[in-house]
Amino acid sequence: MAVKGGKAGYHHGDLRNALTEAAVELAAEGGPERVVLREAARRVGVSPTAAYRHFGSHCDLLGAVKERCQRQLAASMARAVEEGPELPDAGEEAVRRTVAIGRGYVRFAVENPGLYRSAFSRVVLDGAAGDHGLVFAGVLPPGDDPVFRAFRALSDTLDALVESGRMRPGNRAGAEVAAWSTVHGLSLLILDGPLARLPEEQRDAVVDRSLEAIVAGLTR
Amino acid sequence: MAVKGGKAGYHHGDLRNALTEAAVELAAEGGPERVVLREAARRVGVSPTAAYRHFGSHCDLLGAVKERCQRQLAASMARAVEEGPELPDAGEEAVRRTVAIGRGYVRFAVENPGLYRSAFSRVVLDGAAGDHGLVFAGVLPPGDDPVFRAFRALSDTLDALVESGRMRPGNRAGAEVAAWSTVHGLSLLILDGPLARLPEEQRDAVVDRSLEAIVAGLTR
DNA sequence: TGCCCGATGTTGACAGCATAAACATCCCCT
DNA sequence: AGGGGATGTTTATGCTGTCAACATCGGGCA
Repeated sequence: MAVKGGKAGYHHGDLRNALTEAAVELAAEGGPERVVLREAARRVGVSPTAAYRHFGSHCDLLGAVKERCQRQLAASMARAVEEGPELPDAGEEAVRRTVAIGRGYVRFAVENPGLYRSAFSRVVLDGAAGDHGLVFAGVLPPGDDPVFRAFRALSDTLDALVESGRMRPGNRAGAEVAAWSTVHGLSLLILDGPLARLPEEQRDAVVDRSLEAIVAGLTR
Repeated sequence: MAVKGGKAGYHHGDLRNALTEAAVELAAEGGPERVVLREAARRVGVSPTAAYRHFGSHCDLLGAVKERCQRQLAASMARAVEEGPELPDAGEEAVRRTVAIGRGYVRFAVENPGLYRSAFSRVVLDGAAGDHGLVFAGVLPPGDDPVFRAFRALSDTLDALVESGRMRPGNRAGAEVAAWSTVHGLSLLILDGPLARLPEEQRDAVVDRSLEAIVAGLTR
């Protein structure tokens, strides 16, 4: 059956999903530490331990939340690229895309602090090797997981920087990491770190400046 | 009295400090989420609620831990600068220092994951404005707090880059943030993020590459 | 000198959390 | 038709942070 219209009876029908959604809502409200199994169950209107039919543990639930948050982050990055006008010059277009991806990244963090923190929350899932750990190493894992799509978009953009002559081929290796590090650090310094109280205007300025710096460093 | 030699009686004498140290130890073992008030009290050999004579809440304790961790991080940065040989050329020396600071930063994170995460753990302390929030904004708060000292060291180094002609004055603004963001993001991607499983060798490579990139971007 | 009061530490209690075991209900498949 | 696995509930345990009431110590005033 799954998700029939009427009132749910003894069996919910789509509990795993419902719990995950409630948990994501909690994450949005207060970050990963507010993702509480019992509260999620309460919101769905189900007994606390019902969750254990769908999640091995609290960490498992958090893992599901984390994945959804990563997806949303990836979507924000993709959207930011679409927003701007495509530039005729290949090099300028590659630069525009790179900066847009970074801006989309930071913007998501600023607009969804709880979700962003959840996307990078440390989660020790017993299902050992399950998580896509080493996204980086030169080779990307295949699959059209939105997270990988976003990462691939960055990767492709950097390739375009090389092809258009904006980046020297020798600088290409490790460029993803450098770019990602900068926007990630920027986001966290703004959310929880010393930049937390910066007024919006100055915040935008330092974001722009940092993006400019890292892109300059890569395209030199 | 404070810290008399012999066995402590009913009154501990230095409980606040002892609790903080035990809590830092916990943080070293498992990050901020393992900083548990009751466990710290247990380790010190005191009743759970005794802590409330010295800390307003669990968050207060975590705040104390956080401060100590920040100090240790700052010390690691300073040490990294001292380690290398001073270069004769002012410009090269400024670059060396900048890179060394970054390397010391990341090294501390890699060698002390729990402490590093604790240093940036989100902590909502009711004593509102207490925390040195806006470290940045062009002006540094005065005082010789080790954290500020470390930050000032970075700031001075960047100034030196300008004075030696390595950095154009127009690029100076916001440079601290860009540099800090990169090393911070790098550290976290390595600790909890997609770079977690990178073998040490490759990890060092991407760190070097990222530092190179951001310094290049700033000194262009 | 003595003693009294505030600082410090303890006991006991409560609510909320993750989690496990035993039990109840439903619905699909034979 | 009905049996059995999947799904949900009840109950219980031990952990956590935190409060209130009580105990003890020790320094400063008489």
